[in-house]
Amino acid sequence: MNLTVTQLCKCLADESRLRLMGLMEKEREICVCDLVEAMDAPQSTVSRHLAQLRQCELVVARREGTWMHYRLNPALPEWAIATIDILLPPAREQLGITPIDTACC
Amino acid sequence: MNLTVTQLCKCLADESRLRLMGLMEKEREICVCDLVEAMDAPQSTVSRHLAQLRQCELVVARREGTWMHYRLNPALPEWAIATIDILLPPAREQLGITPIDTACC
DNA sequence: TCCGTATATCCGGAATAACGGATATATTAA
DNA sequence: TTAATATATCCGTTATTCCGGATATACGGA
Repeated sequence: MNLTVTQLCKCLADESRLRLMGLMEKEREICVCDLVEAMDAPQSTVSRHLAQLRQCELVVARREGTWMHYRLNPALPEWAIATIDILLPPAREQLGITPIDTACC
Repeated sequence: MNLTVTQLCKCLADESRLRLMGLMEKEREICVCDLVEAMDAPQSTVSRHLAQLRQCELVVARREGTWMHYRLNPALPEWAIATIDILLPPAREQLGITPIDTACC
C-alpha cells in the first residue's frame, strides 16, 4: 500500500470516479452492472474508472462467477479513510446521488 | 463560497499546488517571494497555481505595498477544512517539505 | 466444445491542464 | 514623471487525461 495524497486526490478529482465512490457504501459490495446502470455511462467508461480506483487501491474487487463485486477498501491508510469519510457525504449531496442499496446479483 | 468536492480535489491533485498548500500553515501569512523560492519553479508557474487556489478560495491574498501575502482561507466549508487538515501532514511528509517559518518581508 | 453474458482492455481522437518565457500591471521611491 | 521591484496574466506549446466503440478475456451452462 503506497498511496500518495496526490494519487488519492487525482482519483477523487474526476466526477465519474467520485460518483462511483459515492455509490458505494462502507462494508457493502456492489456489482459492476449496478454501477453501470447508476452511472448512465458506457460500460467501458465505468470499467476504466473502476480499474483506476482499483489501481490506487481505493476499492477492492471480488469475482463471483462472471460477476465482479466492488467495495471501498477498508485497509487504506488512516488519512485516506478519514478523507473519504469526510468527502463522500458532501460529494453525494452535490452530485445528487445516494449509495446503491439494491443488489442485481 | 460554492466549493465542490471535485474542485477541492482538482486543486490538491496537482503536486505544485499541494506543495504550495503544504508550505502554508494555518493562521500564518506567507509572501509570494518566499513561495517562489521554496518551490524552485518559475515565478509565473507559482503565480498561476496561486491564482487557481485563490479562484477556488482555498487561499486568500492580502496586498501590502508591492507584496502579496497568502494564507489558507479559514472560512472554507467544514468538510473542506477537515480534509485539508487531514491531508496536509501526510502530503508534507511525502513531498519532503515543512511549512515556511521565515518571513522575507 | 461452443455460446452467451459480464467485465476488462485497446486505441485513436478530443478535451483539458500544465508549462514558462514574454509581457502587463501595481505600487513605491526618487 | 521615471525607474525599479513584486506579482499577475497572456499565449503558444507540450503533456496528460478522458472518452467510447471495438475487441479481448473470463466464466458458466448447454
